[in-house]
Parts: sequence; structure tokens; C-alpha cells
Amino acid sequence: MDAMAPTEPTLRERKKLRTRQALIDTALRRFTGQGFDGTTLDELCADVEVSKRTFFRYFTTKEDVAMAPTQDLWAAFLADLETREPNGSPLLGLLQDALLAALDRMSAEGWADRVLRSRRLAADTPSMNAHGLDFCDRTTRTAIKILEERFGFDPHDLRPRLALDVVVAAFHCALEGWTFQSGPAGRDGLAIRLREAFCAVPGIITMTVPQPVTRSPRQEFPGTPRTDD
Amino acid sequence: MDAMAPTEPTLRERKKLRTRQALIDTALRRFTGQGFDGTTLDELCADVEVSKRTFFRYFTTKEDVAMAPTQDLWAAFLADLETREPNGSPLLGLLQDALLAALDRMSAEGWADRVLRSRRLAADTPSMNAHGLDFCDRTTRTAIKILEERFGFDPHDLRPRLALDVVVAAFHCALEGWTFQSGPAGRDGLAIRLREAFCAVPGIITMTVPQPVTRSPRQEFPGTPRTDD
DNA sequence: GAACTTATGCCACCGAGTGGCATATTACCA
DNA sequence: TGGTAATATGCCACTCGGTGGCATAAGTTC
Repeated sequence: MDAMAPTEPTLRERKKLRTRQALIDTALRRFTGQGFDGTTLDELCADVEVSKRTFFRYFTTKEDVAMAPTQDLWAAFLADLETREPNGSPLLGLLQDALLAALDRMSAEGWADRVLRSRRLAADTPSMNAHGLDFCDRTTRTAIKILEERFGFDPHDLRPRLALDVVVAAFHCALEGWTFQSGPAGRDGLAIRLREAFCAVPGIITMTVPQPVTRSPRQEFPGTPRTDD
Repeated sequence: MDAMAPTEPTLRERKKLRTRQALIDTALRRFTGQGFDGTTLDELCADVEVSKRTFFRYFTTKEDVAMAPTQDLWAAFLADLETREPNGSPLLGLLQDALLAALDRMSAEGWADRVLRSRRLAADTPSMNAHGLDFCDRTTRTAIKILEERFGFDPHDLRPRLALDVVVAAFHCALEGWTFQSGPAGRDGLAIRLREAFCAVPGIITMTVPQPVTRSPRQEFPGTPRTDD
């Protein structure tokens, strides 16, 4: 009766999925409310009615639970890279398309909102930011392996690695703008930002320094829209 | 009596410098020998004959002590950025020159060797790698502020940020090659690698995917020089 | 050499993360 | 349906990174 139906996650697996999601949601809520450091795992676990030991069977670290949404995106990116067909196109374009496609696949309810909370947290929680960057770094290395495997790039050629790093950098730019500045919200808003960031990439090479402006050290812009700390 | 003489670090300051350096050296030695996680701070402190409490007055985290050498380089980079004169040159070139100049200033005895140990450690210690990346990230943000302050870049223009990220990415490429592959050792060897990485940057935009190679999924290269896990 | 400043040591404490083992829950099969 | 294997969870004790508070020692200044 269930031989070929894809709708058969066993009861056990459904429960696991539910506790996992409960941990993520509760964590993001408490972290946002009381701060990351201000929340102990004991509190969180008591809230979800799960032992601390169990928490660490779902997530490797306290930071990990808050970064699940972003990790989903990168997983989709890697999956896309495995199959995407290059038609003699520039590598950079291929990578950009792959990331946009991955983003397009993030259709889970409330995904964008979770990413938003997660990023805002990371912004003022050093250890979260650090772990996020480390995850990106590992993902990048995996992606390079996929590229070398599929297309036979020379491991000593630095260009694929650099191209990938540029795409990641553009993503971070987009993410930061989307997280902290006004503009279209939701996943599609992020996609717009991402496209804009990609457009800025060629300017990396050509951009020149405006002019040798020599100003007094402490002078500030009259109407700078953001405060710097 | 000491108004203008630069040669007057008080006894106290000399002692502090010595304990700091002792902690760094001993840490790198023990970490390399027994592994990062295999070394407790109690051991390290007992070795240097310093209380654990004192350790944390010198370094913020256990990871921090092992990353001091790299941090010196980035500090020099920021200092250079503060004063370097742009002559209508491309921003990218300015940043590259600044980093090369900073590297050139790393003349402390054994600096290159400490960086080498540090990087090798970071390669198989996730938390060290994470903290290193986080430090780079913070440095990048500081650098951006300096650039905006000095040259009046528009904070919404993504190109400066991307250019900076490319330079950092190139540095990481160079560092990794220098750390794990054969080639000229020492600071100058790293400088050579760095120049090579910079040369590869324009290729980011133009590089194309070799050809639509379609191979059976599990096939491998006959004589691939490295094993993939 | 006294008085002040500052670095250090010591101690108790919190919280993240782990290993081991008993128990409860689910899956599988006769 | 009942019994057994597989696995998820809870509980407990423990290690270790990191912090706050306070007393003491060392260096500095007059």
C-alpha cells in the first residue's frame, strides 16, 4: 500500500522532524528575545521538553541550531552544482545561476523569516558569526571538489576558487543589505539583492579610487543614512 | 627624562611582553604536539607558570593565542590603508599593494614559522578556523570604514566591499598553497604566492568552463595526485 | 621607604559539551 | 497479537573553557 508512495516517513522520523523544528523555532525565539548568551541550553531544552543530551543528538553546537536555515540553502546550492549543465558559459555565471536556483528552491514556510532572525543574531554574537563563516568555508571547499570532479579543473588553478569566493562574498553583501536595510522582504527580496550584487562584480576589477581627497580626520558625512559604531 | 626617547618600555611592560610571547610559543608547540583539543589551558598555564586567570587577561579565548601572528599582519594592513596614497589607480591595486606592504613589514624573528604552525592547526581544528575567519571578517569591516572615511565611498556601493573580499580570498588561497604545498618557504615565499594569486584575479570574470564533460558518476581520474574523502 | 597603581593568584562558580548506561518508544516479524 | 530487535531518549557524573570577586604581590612614584 505504500510501496512507491513518497509519503511514508515513518512515525519515528516524523517525530524527529517535529522536535528538530521545535528546537530551531524555540531557539530563534528565545535567542532573539533574551540574546544568544542570555539563553542557556537548559532553558531551551526545558521549553521544548527535551533533555540537553538529546539536543546534542540533533545539533552539534549551540550555534548550530540557529543556523539551520542558511545551511539548507547551501545544501541546495551544492546539489544544484552536481547536475547543472555548463554550455560553454563563463564559470562565474554558472555559479551565480546555481545560487539563484538554490535560493529559488527555499520554499519552506517561514524560511526567509528564520534566516532574517538568524542573521540579526549573528551580527551581534561573535561565536555565531564565526561558525557561520566556517560553514561557508567548508561548503566552498566541497563545491570546489565538485567542480574539479565534474569539469576536471586543475587543482592548482586558483581561478575557480576565487570565482566561488566572489560569489559567496556577493551573497554576503546581499544578505547583509537585505537583513539590515529597507527594501523588499522575503525570499524574493533577497533574490533581487543577490542579482544586484552579482551585477557589481565586474566593477571589482575596474573601479578606481574616486580622487585623492584629503580631509580632516574627524570629518563626517552630513547626511549619512547609517550610524557607525 | 623619558619624553621623547622611544627606548623606554618599563620593566612591567617588558615582563608582560615576555609572558605573552611565552604563552604564544608554548601554545603553538603544545597544540602542534598534542593537538588543540588535546591540550588543556591548565597544562599550558602550568607550563608557562601562569594562572589560568592571567591567561585570559592576555587572550580572549583559547583559539586567540594561536592566531596572534596572523593578527599582526592584518593590523599592519589596516595601518597601511590609513595612509596609502591613491594616485587615481584602481582600488583593487591599492588594496593589493597595501597587503603586500603589510606582509613586507612582518620582519619579526620566526614570524613565518609561527604562521605556518598556526595555519596547519587551523586546518584540522574547526573552532580555530572559525575564529580566524571571524577575525578576517571584522578586519574587512574595519577596512571598509577606513576606505569610506578616507575616500568618501558610498556605503551602498558594493564594489569596495567585494574588491576587499577578493583580496582576502586571494590571500587565503596564497596562504593555503604556501602552508600545504611545496615551494619557497618563509615570508618571501608567501609573498610570491600572494602575487600569483593576485594575478589570477582578473580570470575570475572571464574564465569559462572547460567543456561539457559528461562522465559516469563514480568514475575517477586515473592518476589523481590527491585523495578525496 | 611609604603610598599608590597594577598585575597576578586563588577560589568558587556557570554553562557548553561528552560518555555511559538504563529505560522508553517505535519498528519488525512470527 | 504478542514478543523481540532497533533506536531514541533521559539521567548522571564529569571535563574543561571562561568569568567575577577579592586578596596579595610586584612595580612605580614621590
